[in-house]
Amino acid sequence: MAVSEDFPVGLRVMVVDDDPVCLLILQRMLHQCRYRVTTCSCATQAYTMLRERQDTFDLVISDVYMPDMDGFRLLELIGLELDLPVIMMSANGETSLVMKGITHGACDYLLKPVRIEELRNIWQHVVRKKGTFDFNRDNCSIDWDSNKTLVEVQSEDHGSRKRKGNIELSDAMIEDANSLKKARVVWSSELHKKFVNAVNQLGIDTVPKSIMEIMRIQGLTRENVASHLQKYRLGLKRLCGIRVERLPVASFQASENGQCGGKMQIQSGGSVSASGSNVSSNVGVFGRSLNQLDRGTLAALAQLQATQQRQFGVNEAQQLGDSGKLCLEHLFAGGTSQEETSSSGLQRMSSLELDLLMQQVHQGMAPRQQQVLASGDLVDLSIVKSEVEAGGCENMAMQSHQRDPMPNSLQHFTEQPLGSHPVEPEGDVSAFDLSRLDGSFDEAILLPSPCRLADSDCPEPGIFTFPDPCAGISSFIHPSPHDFSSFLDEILPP
DNA sequence: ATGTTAATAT
DNA sequence: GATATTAACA
Repeated sequence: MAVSEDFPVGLRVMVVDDDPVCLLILQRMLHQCRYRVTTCSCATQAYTMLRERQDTFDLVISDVYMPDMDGFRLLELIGLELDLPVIMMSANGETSLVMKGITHGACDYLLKPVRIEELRNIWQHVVRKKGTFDFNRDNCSIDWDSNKTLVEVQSEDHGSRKRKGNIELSDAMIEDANSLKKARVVWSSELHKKFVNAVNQLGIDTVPKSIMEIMRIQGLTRENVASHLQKYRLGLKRLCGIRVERLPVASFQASENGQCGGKMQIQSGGSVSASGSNVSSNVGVFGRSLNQLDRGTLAALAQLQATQQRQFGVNEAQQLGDSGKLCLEHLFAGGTSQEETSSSGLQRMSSLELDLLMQQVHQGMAPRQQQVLASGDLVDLSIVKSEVEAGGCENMAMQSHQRDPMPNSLQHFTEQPLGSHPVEPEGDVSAFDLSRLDGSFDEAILLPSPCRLADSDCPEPGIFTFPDPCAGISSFIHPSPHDFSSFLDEILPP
């Protein structure tokens, strides 16, 4: 007997879950608790049913993830029209999800696999909500499977074992209803750390099995690792882009007194690439009258923002961060000589990595004489400038580079007039004089834009001279994703 | 049997 | 929409 004698019998429970197996197991367990159970594999149908047959249900248990209707949506609808306690249920126990459930009015949140002990007590939700409850009406519960056929169901726990696809439910299966589906592996940062460790030991070309063996995490299958490795590699690809292609290198040279302005030079790329196309850095500048930015630019910015958000999601950041450290190690492992840090040895870095690099610089871990800055999206000139002013670096080189494939948004910058004072590169990006900025700009963003060039078209070295004193430019936008996106929030129309 | 990639589920 | 899982294929 699953319940004691004085247990409130007969609670009418509606269970909604798209997974028929879950449904059956839940049903069985609920029957064991002497509840009357109605199952439904489809949220919309469940909703229809609940509405049409009001007063025939006391409680709803709904899955969160369902193809036809989000469990939260169902929860919302029920809360709106019916006054039923709803229990959410999901394999995902993420705090934010649970919170979402509670804030949307769920009275409980069950984590899959659901244990029968948890189900025994759910009647209390009904009592709590209604104040009292009469458990002795003789409404029969029904099953409504996805074929819209109504099937009478007895409150004993047999007879319901053949249904869709003849799913056989043995008692053994019920027993491991506790492990209702093996728990999904959640790649916590801790777990991921171990993963990255293993990969670093083995090299990036390693295989899932060896990683698994090194990690020594009980219950972690080869498939789990393979899957994660797949994601990891994809991430790396996005991060490093076209590492093999040769890139132009932009370098910034402070003026004599280090106070105002300097020169930016673009040199042709260092390493010879095997692939055909070449990517050059472009410098797009827009300034003060941001509210007068033309449509195309705004659209491009919005797109860029979306891209940034995509690329630097919470989980992704961890990954990028780890890779960033790798890059740093690689970058500085070989010593601090000028040759080592000159263009050919440069790693491409994202702005996140740039942050890391700057951290190291400020902690004195990185060489100061010739500090190499590299950024995927934007280069923070204010840092360069302050470093120069501090006299710490005589020669700061910035390698601008491009991820590939870069979102089309950036290409817009070369095609669209930029702001109310359009400052467009002349044809090719290889020659763009920042002195064309008149004194009216007070902000500037340097944006590398993709510009495909034939090998022979690699830009000739050109000098970009910063006007003195910096054409009135008083601040530069820091490229960190957060800053950048809040900057965009400011200038983009809601 | 194992690794990779693509599709599918949550 | 991101992630983990599964299926399919090499």
